[in-house]
Amino acid sequence: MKFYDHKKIEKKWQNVWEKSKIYQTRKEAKGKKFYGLIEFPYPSGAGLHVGHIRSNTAMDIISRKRRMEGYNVLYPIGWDAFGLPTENYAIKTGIHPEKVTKTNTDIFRKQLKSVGFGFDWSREIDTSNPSYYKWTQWIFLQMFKKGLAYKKKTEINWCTKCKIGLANEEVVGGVCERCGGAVVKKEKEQWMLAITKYADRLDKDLDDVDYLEKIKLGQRNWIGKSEGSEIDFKIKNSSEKIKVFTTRADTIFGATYVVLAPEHELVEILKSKIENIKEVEKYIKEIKNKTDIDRTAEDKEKTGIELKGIKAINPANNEEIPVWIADYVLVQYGTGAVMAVPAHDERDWDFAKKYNLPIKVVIEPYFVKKAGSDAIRDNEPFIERNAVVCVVKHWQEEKYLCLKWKKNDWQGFVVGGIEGNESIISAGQREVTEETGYKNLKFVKKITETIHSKFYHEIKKQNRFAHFETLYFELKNDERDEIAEEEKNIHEVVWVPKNDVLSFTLKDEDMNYIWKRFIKEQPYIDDGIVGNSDKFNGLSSLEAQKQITKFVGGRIVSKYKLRDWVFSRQRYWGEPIPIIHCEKCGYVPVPEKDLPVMLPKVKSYTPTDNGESPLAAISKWVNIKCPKCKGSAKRETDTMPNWAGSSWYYLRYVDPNNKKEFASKKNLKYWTPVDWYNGGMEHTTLHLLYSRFWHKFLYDLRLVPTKEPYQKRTAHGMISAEGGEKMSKSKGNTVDPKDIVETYGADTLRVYEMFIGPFDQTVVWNTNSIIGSRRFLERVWKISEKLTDNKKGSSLIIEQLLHKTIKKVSLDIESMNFNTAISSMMVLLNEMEKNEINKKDFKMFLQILSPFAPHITEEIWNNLGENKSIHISPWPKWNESKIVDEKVKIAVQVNGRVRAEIMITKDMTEESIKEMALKEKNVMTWTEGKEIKKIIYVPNKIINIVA
RNA sequence: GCCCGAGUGGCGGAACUGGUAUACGCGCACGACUUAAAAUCGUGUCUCGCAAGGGAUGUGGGUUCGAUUCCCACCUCGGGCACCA
Repeated sequence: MKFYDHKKIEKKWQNVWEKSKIYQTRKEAKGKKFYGLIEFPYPSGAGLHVGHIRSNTAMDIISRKRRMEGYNVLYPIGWDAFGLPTENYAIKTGIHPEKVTKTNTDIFRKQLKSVGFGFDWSREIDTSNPSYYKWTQWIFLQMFKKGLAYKKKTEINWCTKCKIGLANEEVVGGVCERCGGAVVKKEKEQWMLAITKYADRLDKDLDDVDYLEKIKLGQRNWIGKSEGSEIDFKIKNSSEKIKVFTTRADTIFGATYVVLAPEHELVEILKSKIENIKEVEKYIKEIKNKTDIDRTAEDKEKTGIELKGIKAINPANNEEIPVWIADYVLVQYGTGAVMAVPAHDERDWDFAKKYNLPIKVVIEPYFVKKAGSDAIRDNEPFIERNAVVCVVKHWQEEKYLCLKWKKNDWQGFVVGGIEGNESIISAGQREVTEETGYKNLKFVKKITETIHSKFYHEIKKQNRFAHFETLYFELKNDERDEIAEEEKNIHEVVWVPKNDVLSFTLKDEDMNYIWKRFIKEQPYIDDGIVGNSDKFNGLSSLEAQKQITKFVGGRIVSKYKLRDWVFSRQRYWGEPIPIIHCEKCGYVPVPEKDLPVMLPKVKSYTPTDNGESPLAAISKWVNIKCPKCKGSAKRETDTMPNWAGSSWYYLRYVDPNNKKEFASKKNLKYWTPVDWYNGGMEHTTLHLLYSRFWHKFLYDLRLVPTKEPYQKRTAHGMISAEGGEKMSKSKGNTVDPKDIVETYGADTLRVYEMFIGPFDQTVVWNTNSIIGSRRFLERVWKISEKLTDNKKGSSLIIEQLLHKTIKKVSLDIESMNFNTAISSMMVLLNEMEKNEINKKDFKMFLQILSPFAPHITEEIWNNLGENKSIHISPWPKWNESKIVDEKVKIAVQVNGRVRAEIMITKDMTEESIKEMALKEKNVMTWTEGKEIKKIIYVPNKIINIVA
């Protein structure tokens, strides 16, 4: 046989496949189907990189397996062609973006084909093609008609470098996600999409889809659903009210002031009543001039100013409280106003400390022991006790008095009950003296509010519900009484250095909390028991939230972090927004028969300095007759963001050439939802959320048959450069797949990229390791020469291992553990080299390898006399009975250490296996003179003798 | 600060629901073939120890006959969010 000439083989089969169209989807919408999707690439000038290959190969393998399993497979590809890099390149070179796109997609197509992906090329789409973006515009118009697309003058994020408005999602850390340029606030009329109307469903319907948990979590965090109460605070001597949103209505009695966002409309309304209006206006102006970077700077101190002369009335207790405006309250979230409860909120706490505002405690910490020896016992009554916890400082050193209990593993500060009419201070003093002997205590302060704790008292053998006062004493000297014998038996007195106290009290949540509060003054922000709140005292936080909201006439509502989507771009290379501005009729949609609104040819693509799109300069295109009144009107000159085309592309694939609809009902019904969508984690909050939103909108119009676009979503890890840093053209550390394909072949590249490491994790590219994958394929090539005839069976070892491998590879592909699938095939190959294997069995091996290495397997398959393609042959099935081992080697442990190995057969009883183990020479040495207490046998794995 | 994820040989990594840690690959060493080198094939390769044995899965503790796997605390790295009331 000839040597393995990858160039010849790969070229040959790529041509054959193209002619025979084996990867084309079956036309008739019948039978079981599989729709596998990858994120279509942005055809940048940099060309395809190794990261694309990784994710494309993964879905290629899955699709190929499905095809062999008899599914009608749709694995399509296209181009996410609109976007900034192409436009910027056009500005620089003067070459039309359309031409740039054409050049780039040609390169991408050629590259993708050279790697042997099984795409259905007859369904290729391009978002910048008018036949495609006609439907992007059409969907936008449906949104406009339903009021979901609206124009709004907003403060937008303006990138000073790209000269475009950015969606919130595109601002990362206060700078432009794309270019890293400074982002400032700018007032601009922008088209918006009301994604927030779908916030609740976008959150809830995640329950019904099979996405990786971390993807769901990412989406949920981004949507940021939060349930709470809306409560009105009346303003004294005014008919106006301040509506606040809070998730902690249980703390309302502790609300000592109200804060509005600086942009809050009430400031303007109440202007005449604000005594210090000049300073207030000055403050607001300062805030507005700040960039996002300043506003989000890390340890930025909160600022604010009181609205003098304005008082709000706390609806819970009718107290008059001051009203402030401050930069830590965001106008976009909730109601743009908060009730400040400094005792139970970190931000309010910081602010109150800075401006000397009152702090009122209304929630008392509450701990329940749920684990450990002092965990509460179910079904036993609680005995209530008032008690003290005493933190006592050493008379000289930085050490604190602690007790180590002898009967259990509890350790902490001095704790004891309050007796009769005793004051808490004398109770504390008495307990310290009784338990430790120390006498001369100076009371300094209470450390916290009352702490409530439920636990099991191990000495008294009862459930306790204790209410602790926490006291801080300093010892004046070492004078000490004799400790009673009884106390001595219970615990040991220990002086713990300040830095070690935390680890000493670690096991006990209450002690731990007291200490933390002792060393650092801070608010208690968790749930607890309500106090200081009239008739609500004693309720749990949760219960109080409901009751108090009702009591003050509030409403339970949900709020979301998600904002509406800024959909306008003042750029050329995007879909024109199909709207006409008529002075008489307002915003008029372009009639559907006039779609698509084509991008006009322009000479210069540079955005204008006043922030208008380059389209605005083409008066011939802009000026138009109003379709309604026929009067003079102007076209919208903003274009759509490049998230638009990718929000529905998976729908177009099912019917890419349809001229009447974006896709036919019949095809949609058969093909959607996408069965499996793989893509990058970086798209979970942008593309994935946007497309789910569009899909749900189309579903509401009965235009698509499913609620969700993607049934299953997984994510790949990235490939970083050899130093571990990101691959980038500027760093010059990119790897061009083309070079690898030439030197080692597409099959080697594919196998290597799947073998490199766990698919969902970031991996480091290592060109030196590729040789391993190449050697593997070369050995596969060579071994096909030594196959025995089918009349002779393969050796038993091979037969068993083959079936094990078929099983492992089949399952590993499903769970995307491609690296272990390949390693198991390597193991099989190693054995095949040493043992007899016949053609029939070897062909099964070729079949399971074929999704990974489609060319070489096809060539060998063909050489072995097969006429039809391996890629449409049926996926091999493993035979479970062939996998079962007749004989197994198991380990024999003595006290958890391996001391011997024994061979057992399938039919041996547990008893005989144990007997056999005990007779092993080395086992006998280790068990000699010892009593055998227990023998644990785990079938086919291990036997452990405890002696 | 908060939320995810990960720490295993020289390197990439494997280990099913707790059951013989280090599969598979790279690299390295030695050997065969060769005038020689490359390629290929074979053998070896966590570590201490002559051996019997012992020690190692980021660190410290816990549960268990048995822990890379479960629990607690901490450290380091990667990613996401960042005043969201």
